[in-house]
Amino acid sequence: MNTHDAVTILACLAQEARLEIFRLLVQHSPEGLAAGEIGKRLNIPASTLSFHLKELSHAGLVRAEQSSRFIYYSTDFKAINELVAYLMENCCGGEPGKCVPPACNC
Amino acid sequence: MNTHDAVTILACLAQEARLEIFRLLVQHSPEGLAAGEIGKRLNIPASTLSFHLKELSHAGLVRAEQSSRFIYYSTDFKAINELVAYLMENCCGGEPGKCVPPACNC
DNA sequence: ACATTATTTCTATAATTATGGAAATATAGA
DNA sequence: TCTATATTTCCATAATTATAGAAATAATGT
Repeated sequence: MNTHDAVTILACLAQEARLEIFRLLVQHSPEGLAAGEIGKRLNIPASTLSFHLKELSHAGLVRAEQSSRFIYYSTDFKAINELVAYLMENCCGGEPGKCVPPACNC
Repeated sequence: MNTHDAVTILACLAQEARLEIFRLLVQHSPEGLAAGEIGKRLNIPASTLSFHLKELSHAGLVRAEQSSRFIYYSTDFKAINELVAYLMENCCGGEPGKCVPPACNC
């Protein structure tokens, strides 16, 4: 993780629609949801949703898997865990055991 | 924590200069650093630095404390801990014990 | 091949945000 | 009060990003 990657991830989540998509997928881990189902639940037009899902994929926050005509999107926890660790790096002088546990062990 | 607050915090950190300021302050918790010292270390012009420090303060990510002519900025871990918890809310069906430890106990 | 459903790409418009110099404000010591 | 140092506010310019309709692409069943 470096500054550039961290900014990419943070910028990706710093948008209402994408943040809600991400949280919805966190709550439906590890199976994920089809794109259309996400759009229905969050009331996002298909083209807008597609744009945001691509951003989330590029940032490494979600994974896409095709299954017949549906594309299932699911959370990729690696990026978010690394981001939290990066933000807290050497926290408080690097005293061990206090900081930087992973956000999720899923 | 709600979507709006989370987006504010994420957008605040989704900027190279602010991310570096935040990380520098994390590494100098809990004492903090004077504004001028931050600018010197990260090579950021005073007016630009002031703009970014204000954004970080508004988002609740840092605290400012005046001490004679210096203003010491330090990390406020409350916002970042709440943000991580919000992102991971009901992770994996809400199975307890796996997710959402605080990012830092400082 | 055709029709249906799912998703993406293209496109123009609108809105937001970062930058840093110059001037203003604040604090403290001589 | 004068001077030096620290920080902020103001401002115009530049750059980035979100939106959603229309058209294009993809997959499946008839």
